[in-house]
Amino acid sequence: MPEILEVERYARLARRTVGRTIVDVATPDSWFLKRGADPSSVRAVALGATVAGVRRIGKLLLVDLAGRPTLGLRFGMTGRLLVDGVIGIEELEYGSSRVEPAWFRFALDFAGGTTLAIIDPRRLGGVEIAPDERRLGPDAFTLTESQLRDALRGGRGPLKARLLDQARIAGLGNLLTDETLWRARLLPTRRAGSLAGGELRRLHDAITDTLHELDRRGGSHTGDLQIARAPGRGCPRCGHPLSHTQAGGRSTYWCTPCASP
DNA sequence: ATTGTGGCCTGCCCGC
DNA sequence: TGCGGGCAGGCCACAA
Repeated sequence: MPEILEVERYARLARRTVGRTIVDVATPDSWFLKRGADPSSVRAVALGATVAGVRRIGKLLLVDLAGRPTLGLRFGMTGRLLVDGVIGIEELEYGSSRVEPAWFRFALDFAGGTTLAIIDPRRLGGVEIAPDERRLGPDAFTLTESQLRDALRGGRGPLKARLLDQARIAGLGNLLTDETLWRARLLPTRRAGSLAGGELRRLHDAITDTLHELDRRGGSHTGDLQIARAPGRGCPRCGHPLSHTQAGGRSTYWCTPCASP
């Protein structure tokens, strides 16, 4: 699913639209417009506007328009970006690789006939006007150890829940979180605020290493642990059967022996 | 403020 | 061969 690595690719792809002027807006699914936005308000914001820049914070893609409010694009679990006929991510874990016309939820048409569109079968993504960027924590890609310490400080809930909290750290999703914790040899159920200095450093290293390595491999679904998420497979490190439970309603895998001190 | 839970959405996979 | 149930998770509303 689109986590920070996939949305970063979407952002790189979307940057080719910088400087273009929007001549039409397609909102075939008004349910896809969030936080009070509707077809007419989105049209009013975007029509005639020029794309001034494309940014990304966590999983939120921001399209800055010259002299207008920013458009915020979210991709949920199965959303894909299509720019000038190029798909940002060909294969999406849990998503379909097909491009059905019925799955087009939003599109910007530019002068000259080019297009930026969101395809989302399950409609879990969305578009909003001027999203509140302060609701997101520091971006996981550039997260410092000090920022990680702040994000975990005082947390009495499970470590995994804190890492998934976009207001604390922006960008980590379910797969990246499991992979990161497995690499750091930390239990997902640890109290977030209970990490010792060495553990904090290990976790920070794991976040950084995981993001860069999986980015090179091709996405958030290419982790070592993800490959082992199958019946009969054991921990890729020690071979022990993986533990599995629902944490916060999310499927969670870990290796108990590896995470034990 | 923090933490936990339920629900939304629907394509896909599995077992019958 | 068709059918139905369960699963997947990012995000938000809501409750305690």
